Amino acid sequence: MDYNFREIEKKWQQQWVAGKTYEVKEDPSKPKFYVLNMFPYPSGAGLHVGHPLGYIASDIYARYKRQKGFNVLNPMGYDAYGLPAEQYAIQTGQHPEITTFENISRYREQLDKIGFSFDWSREVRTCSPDYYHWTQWAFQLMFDSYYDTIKQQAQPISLLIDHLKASGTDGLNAWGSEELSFTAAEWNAMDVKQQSDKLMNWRIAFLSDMMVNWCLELGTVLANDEVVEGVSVRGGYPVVQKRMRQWCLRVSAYSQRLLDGLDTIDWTDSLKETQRNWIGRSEGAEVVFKVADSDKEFTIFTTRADTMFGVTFMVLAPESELVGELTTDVRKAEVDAYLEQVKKRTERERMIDKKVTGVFTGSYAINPFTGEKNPIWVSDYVLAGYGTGAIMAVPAHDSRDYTFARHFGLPIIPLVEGADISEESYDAKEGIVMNSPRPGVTPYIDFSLNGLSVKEAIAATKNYVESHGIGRVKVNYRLRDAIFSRQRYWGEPFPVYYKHGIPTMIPSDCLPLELPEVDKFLPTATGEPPLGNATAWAWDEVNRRVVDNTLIDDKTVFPIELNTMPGFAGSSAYYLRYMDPHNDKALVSKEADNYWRNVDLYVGGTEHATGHLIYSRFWNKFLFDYGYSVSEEPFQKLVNQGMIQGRSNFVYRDNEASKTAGHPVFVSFGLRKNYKDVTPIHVDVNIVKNDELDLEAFTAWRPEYADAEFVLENGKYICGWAIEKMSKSMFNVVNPDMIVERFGADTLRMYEMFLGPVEQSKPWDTNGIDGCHRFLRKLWVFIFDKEGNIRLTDDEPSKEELKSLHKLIKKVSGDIETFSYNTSISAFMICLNELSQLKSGNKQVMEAFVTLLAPFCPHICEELWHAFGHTTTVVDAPWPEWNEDYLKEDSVSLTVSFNGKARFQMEFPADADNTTIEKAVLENPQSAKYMDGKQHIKTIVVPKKIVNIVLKG
RNA sequence: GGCCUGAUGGUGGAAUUGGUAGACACGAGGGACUUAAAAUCCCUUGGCCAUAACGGCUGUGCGGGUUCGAGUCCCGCUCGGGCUACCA
Repeated sequence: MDYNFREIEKKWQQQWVAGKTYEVKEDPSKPKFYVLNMFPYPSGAGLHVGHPLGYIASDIYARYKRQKGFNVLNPMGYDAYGLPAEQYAIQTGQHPEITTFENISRYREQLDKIGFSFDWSREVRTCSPDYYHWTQWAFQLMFDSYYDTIKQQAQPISLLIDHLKASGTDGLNAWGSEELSFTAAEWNAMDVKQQSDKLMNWRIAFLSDMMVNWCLELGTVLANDEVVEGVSVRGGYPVVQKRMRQWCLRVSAYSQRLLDGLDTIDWTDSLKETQRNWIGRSEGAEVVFKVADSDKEFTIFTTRADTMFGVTFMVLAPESELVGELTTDVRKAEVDAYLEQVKKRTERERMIDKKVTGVFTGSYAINPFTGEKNPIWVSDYVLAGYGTGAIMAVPAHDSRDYTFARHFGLPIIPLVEGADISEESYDAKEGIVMNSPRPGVTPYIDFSLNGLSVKEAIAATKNYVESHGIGRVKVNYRLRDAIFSRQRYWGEPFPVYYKHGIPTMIPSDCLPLELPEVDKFLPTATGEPPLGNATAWAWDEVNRRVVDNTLIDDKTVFPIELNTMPGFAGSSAYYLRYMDPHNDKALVSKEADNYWRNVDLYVGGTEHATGHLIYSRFWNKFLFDYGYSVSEEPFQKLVNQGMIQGRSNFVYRDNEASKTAGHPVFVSFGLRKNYKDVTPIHVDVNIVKNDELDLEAFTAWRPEYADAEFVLENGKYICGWAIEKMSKSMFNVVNPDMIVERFGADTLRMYEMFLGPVEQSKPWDTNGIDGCHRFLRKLWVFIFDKEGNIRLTDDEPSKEELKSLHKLIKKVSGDIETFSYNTSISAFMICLNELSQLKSGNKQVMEAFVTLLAPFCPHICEELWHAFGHTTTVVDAPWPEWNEDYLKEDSVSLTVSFNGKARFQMEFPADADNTTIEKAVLENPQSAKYMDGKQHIKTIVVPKKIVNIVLKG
């Protein structure tokens, strides 16, 4: 009886569904373990062989944990909102929901064939109203919250309102967009609209006019992580800065907690480092500069407070409001022209040609340390969004200031002894400070930094600034608030309507607010987002429901928000929803949340480092502040699976010969150097085996190759190859369905893991898969004879068998914990070989073997497990423990050294003590060669196979 | 420019964390079985030299160093991959 994987896999997949094998419930009698994969966006292309890599790795871990006695939650779902479906809808008029659902069923079909232990009863889809109900709910909660900077947590906005009523902004501890100052009386005198506008300064979900990344081609704004190098991540279209009124989330308020939390979680250092850089904490000082001949003043932020004496000019960001205030009438025309010019340049253009530009405002700022008047310039190298949008320029010690100063001929004052600034600035925070103040200059203030180290000078200056009321110590974060509006159709609608221009929340008991139908998915003629095309998109306050737009009367019926939420909205709390996916009263019940707590193992790509993985942590911390999530960090351990690259094959067309012959002529890889005009052409990897081209399949592949001619080497056409991204255009896409069909899911699972470490990127090469498939066939014939009877004995296992088995248990148990699945699989192969050498198959040993293999190859193991007479599923077979007694080595190998030089090796029984070893070494004939009678032996026993014996004179 | 990674046979990758480098698998070559193919099994397989036979030299991107001993640790480079970028 052969190993019929098709039949076996189909049978058990059906049985697992019928027996609800993978459905889990909260069970307080068992420890929980929550395994999660980053849920996929179901794209139209379906899965290629690289996609399931992470799912297989986590599935193995989930199954292993289950066999170890844990109650394992291993859910799967879909991140269903996204641009491709919408773009497709724009082109074809096909509703994105239809495309999305089609893609989902295709994904599901492909996933099902691989034999995952997902609990599909918990599936979530971000585009389903039952699901986005809770996305909208969280948004409303954020709208009704502010961040208390003393308590370091979110609080109900009502507390803040009470404070404003009683004492205005005095003593207010709230993280705001800007520092506002008004009295209780002023607050109480404001009308509802004014109060609403003011509150936006503190709400965690807030409306703000801000500079946003606007992408014209996509017709929407984008978050910072969706823009790389000035172009959109999706599509690569140019992005420009534009001021727009947008919903935002006050992620910045959580900067410090997001930073601190990294120390409590088990992620790779590189990923933590990426997040730390993204959050970008920098400690510095804010210093107030007075404007000369004016009562105006402004604040700058610097991390180099020690360089106060080297300031020679000031620079404002073009977008800064200060520009208007500080520009003198004489300079106005020139400044305006400059601002106009800056506006025209896209972010991308600014990056490509880094030409130095700027303009003088006509005003001067008084340096509070030197009393000198420094000209105030405007330049686009200063960013409006960071710090205060204004800087003090110290050209000697900042490379950007240096370039600017050189370009405009501004003075440069060196402040560090021995620093050479003739060619470039000296940016290092090292050295001894000088010129602070400069010798011979009448002191403006009684303060000197000369002779201090730069680090001491920074501290001393901060101290001075704070104690003299010139400024204050300040921590700045690079992390910015997330722009939460998208001018798209296919996303969660905001549960907000506008009552006389005041954003008002739709009552929470009326949620979810469902996405309306539209006849066109493009922006409206007036440039409104696609939801502007909806005919029924107004809120009736009295009847508490969505009604037709024509009924808008601004008395009881009002327009609803036209933007939708971005992709990260739905993916930010989905791990909580999996805990209790069908709950229509809450995002997650207290019971479920308390049991499952957070994700123990999260598997996904590093590309989400500064997007999803920041937003989720923020979202979870926010919910944690209200007790809706019981863990401050959502993902305890994170494993980043590497990409699977494609291995492309090439044929080489001899252009000259092709021209002469009138049909294509291809030369084999090894001969291509002999021809001068040869073009490599991608060829479908599925018609190439071990780099040898299947000529028949090739001529049938493309009509233009039907009459192709080949120049062969050794009777074969050999293809060249290269490692590239797996993509259709390179003809190197390998479909998992095809692999499952030819080799079975167990072989696919095994081979994907055998390719190399999970975290590492590696190329896919279908040719190597035979080794894994052979292993499973060998296992099969080791257990069954030709008639299909088990040919194992029931005897007590031999010492050798036990040693082999326990070596395997130890190796696999350790490897799974560290995700070293590739070496585990080698260990299985070695063990099976050893057992085959021993001839007699032993049932007891093979049962344990199958138990260990089950997480990797569940189908064949389930079949074997039942063949051994078990009636329960192998999924619950207890994980075996190893016994060190079986593993003891008989002998140890020692390297013997005389006078510090290694001389020879000796074998000893494993339990030999030092005395025995010394004696044996002395008596060894080889030792005599190195001894002159005066020397003695010192033994150093190390807990290794190899022991040093050093002989000293 | 900054941060993070990595570099080991023809290929994917091992190496108990300082202890016999190249496990395991693919590919390749040779052989057995077979009418033939497939499948299966056996041998060889880093390089160079040697061979009837034992064996020898060399070798983990490059150059130094520490050590009885370095793929592994330290210093200095070269090249590749990823992320990020006027963040004051």
